[in-house]
Amino acid sequence: MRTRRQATLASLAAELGVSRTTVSNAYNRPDQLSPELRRRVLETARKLGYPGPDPVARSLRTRKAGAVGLLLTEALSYAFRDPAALGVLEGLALACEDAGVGVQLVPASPGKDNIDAVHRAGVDGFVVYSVPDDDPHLEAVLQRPVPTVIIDQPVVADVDRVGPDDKAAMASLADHLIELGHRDIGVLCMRLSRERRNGFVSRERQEKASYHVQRARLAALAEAFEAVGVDWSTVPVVERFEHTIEDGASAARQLLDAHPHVTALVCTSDILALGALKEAQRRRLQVPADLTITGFDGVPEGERADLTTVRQPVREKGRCAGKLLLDPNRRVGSAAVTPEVITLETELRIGRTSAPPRTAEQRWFGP
Amino acid sequence: MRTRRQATLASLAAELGVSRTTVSNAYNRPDQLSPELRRRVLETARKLGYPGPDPVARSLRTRKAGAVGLLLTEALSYAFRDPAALGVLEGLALACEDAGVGVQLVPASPGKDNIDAVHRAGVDGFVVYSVPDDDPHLEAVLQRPVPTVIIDQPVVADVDRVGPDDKAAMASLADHLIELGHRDIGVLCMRLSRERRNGFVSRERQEKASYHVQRARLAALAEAFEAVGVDWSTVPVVERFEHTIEDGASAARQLLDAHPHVTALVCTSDILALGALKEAQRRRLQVPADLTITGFDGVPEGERADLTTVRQPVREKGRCAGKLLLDPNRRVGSAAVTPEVITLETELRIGRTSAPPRTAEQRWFGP
DNA sequence: GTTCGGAACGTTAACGGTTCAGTAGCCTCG
DNA sequence: CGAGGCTACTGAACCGTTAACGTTCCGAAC
Repeated sequence: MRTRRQATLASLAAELGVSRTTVSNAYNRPDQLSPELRRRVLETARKLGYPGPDPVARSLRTRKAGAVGLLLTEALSYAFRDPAALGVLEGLALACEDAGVGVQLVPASPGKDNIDAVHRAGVDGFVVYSVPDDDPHLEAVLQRPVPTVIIDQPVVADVDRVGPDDKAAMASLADHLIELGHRDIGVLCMRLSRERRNGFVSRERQEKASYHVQRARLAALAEAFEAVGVDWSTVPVVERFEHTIEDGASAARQLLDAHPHVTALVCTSDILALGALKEAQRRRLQVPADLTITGFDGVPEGERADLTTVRQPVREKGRCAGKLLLDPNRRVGSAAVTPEVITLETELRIGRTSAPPRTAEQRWFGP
Repeated sequence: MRTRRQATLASLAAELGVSRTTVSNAYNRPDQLSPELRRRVLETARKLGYPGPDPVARSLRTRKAGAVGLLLTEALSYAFRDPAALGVLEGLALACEDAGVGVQLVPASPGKDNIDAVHRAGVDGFVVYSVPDDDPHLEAVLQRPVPTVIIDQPVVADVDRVGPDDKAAMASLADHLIELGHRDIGVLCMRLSRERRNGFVSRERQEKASYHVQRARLAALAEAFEAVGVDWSTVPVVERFEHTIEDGASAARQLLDAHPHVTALVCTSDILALGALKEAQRRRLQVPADLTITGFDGVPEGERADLTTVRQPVREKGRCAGKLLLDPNRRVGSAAVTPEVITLETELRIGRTSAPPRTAEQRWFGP
C-alpha cells in the first residue's frame, strides 16, 4: 500500500462502467448525479484505494493551484526569528486561511540564486516581501503570469504594493528627536545591499542602497536633519548585514567607540535598537539620560523595553497583501484591474528611551 | 501584459518551426541541443513573453511538485505565536531550503473541517504536527498517496514518526519532583480534545485525551506519583483549550483557588508554566520557596525565566521530519522502505523554579 | 563503400483531470 | 399528442508538459 498511484479517474470509471465525467462529478458536483450512483462511485473508490482527484492534474485544468507563494530573500529560517517578518507571515497566513488557500514558502536563499524555485512553484500568486530591488528572484516573479503583491518595495508598474510611507514615518521620528534638541546623532541600519558588508556607510552607499525601506528611512533622516543645519556627511551611519540583537549591539559599539559624543542612536529597526540598548547598558550609559535610542517597527520585544519607535502594522501588511491577492473582484484573468498602492498608517510611539540630550554642563557635572 | 497565459511550449515551437521537445530541452537539458538554437529559442521566448514551462503542467508530468505540505490543526496564525510550533516550522523550513523545495502551509482551521485543502494541496509529501489522533485532516493526509512524516503523534503503520519519548521525559521530571519531596501537586495541561473545554479534568478524560503528547505526559505523571503512593484521582488537573500565557495564569488561579495546599504546579508546556509563574507572582507566592512550578519544551522565554523544564529539540523535530521526507534513498515510489520511528533526546533542565516543599512548620513560620 | 556512433532534433504517448455541449429518457402540461 | 423541460449521464476536447524512443545526418573507422 501507499505505493505509486494505482487508481485514476479513468480506471475507476472503467471499473464502474460509467464515464470519467460522472466520476469527476461525484467528487465535484454531487448534484449532477443520482445519490445512489454517487454512493457507488465513492464506495468503489475506497475499495480501489483511489484517493480522489489528483490535485496537480486538477490544477492544470482549472488553472488554480490553491496556494500563494511567499518570496522573501532570507534564509527561510531567519524569517522565523525576525518579529516583523513573522508578523507579515502571520497576517498573510490569516488572509489565506480565510480563503482556504495555502501559503507556500518559496525557498530563495540569498546565497545561491536559485531562481528555479520561483519558476517551479505552483502558486496562484506571489507576495514579495523585503527583497532588494535588484534581486533576480523578484524579477523572476514578475515574469510569471500570476498576480503579485509586493510589500515594502518601491512601486513596480502594474503590480500592487502594500507598505507604510517609510519616509514620512521616519521623518516624524526625526522631528521628535530634533524637537528634543538632538543634533549629534548616529545611525544604525540594516543591510543595504546583497553583498555582505558591515561598518560605516558612505553617503553614496546610503543613497544607492538596494533595500527600499532602508533607503527611504535613511533619506528621511538625512533630509530632516539637514533642514536644521546638520551636515549629514558628518553623521556616522553603521550598517549590519545580519539583523540580530547581537549585531545591533556590535554596531552600537562600533559607532560609539568612534563617536562617543553622539546624543542619540537612531536605529532603522527595533531589533537593532534592542541591541543598542544592550550595548548602552554594558557601557553603563543611562538611557535616555545619557543616550537616546530609537527603533522602528513596534515589535513586542521593543514594546516591553518601552522603546521610542515608529509602530507599523506588520500583521496588517501581510493580511492586506493576501486580501489583495485573493480578491476575485479585483482581477480579470491574472491582471489587476487597477494596480493598487496601499499605504498603511504608522504611529510615532514615544517611550522611555528618548529624552533631551544633556547639555554640556550636565555632561560634566551630572544632572 | 501580465494577462492570461498567451504563449506555450507549443506556440513557441510553432513560431520557431521546431518541436515542442526541443523547446522543452532548451529549458531543461541545454546539452540536448545546439547552443545556437537554444539561444534562438530563449530569445523568441522573451519576445513572445513566454515565461518558461508551466510549473503545474510540469508537475503533472514529472510527478514532482517541489513542495511539502505542513499540516497543523491550529489557526495558522496561532502557529506563529507558539514558540514550540515555530521551532518545528523553522526546522522544517531549514531542511526544505537545503533541498530547494518549498513548504506549503496547509490551511486546516480547527473549526470548519476543511478537508478539501488537504486534497487540493499539490505537494510531494506531508508533515503532520500536533493534531489530535482523531483529526479528519490527518486521515485525509494518510489517504493521499504521498509520503508522510508525523511529529508528536502516536505511531501509525507505515508512516515515519519523529518525536521525543514524552512519557520517559515527563517521568524524569516527575522523579525530580518526587525526590524533592513533593507529594501534593497540581497539573496544568493543554487541550485534551477537539471540543472546547476548560477546567478540571477527570481521570478518564486524561486517559482518553486525543492529543497523544498530553496523554503521554499525564500518564507519566500519574504513573510516577502513584508509584510513591499518591492517589492520582485526588490530584487536580486543569485543562485549557487555548495555549497562551494568560490561559496558563487563569488555569493556575483556578487550580490554586480550589487547592491552595499544593506544593508544586506541573505544567505540560512552558507557556502554561509562564502563566502559572505570573499567577504566583500575583498571589505573592515565592517561587520556588512557596510553590514549585515546572514546564515542558524548553522554549527561550522559559529559559529566560530559568524555568525547571524538559528541553526538547523542537527545531530538530522539524528538521528531522523534513530530512526524512526528502531523502531520496529512503523511498521507492512513495512508500518508505522501512518506516522509521525516530526518538529525539530530551534533557531535564533544573532551573530556579523548583525546590523542596516547605515543611508544615515552615509554612506557618516562614523559612 | 559500408558500418558505426554520436549529436541534434522529432514523434508519440502519456500525466490525470475538468468542462461543455450534447443526448436519451421521462415527466408535465396545454 | 407533441412541445418543452428536467434529470442523469456521456464524448471529446483541452490544460501544458515531459519521457521514452525514433529518426536523420555526418564524419570517422574498418
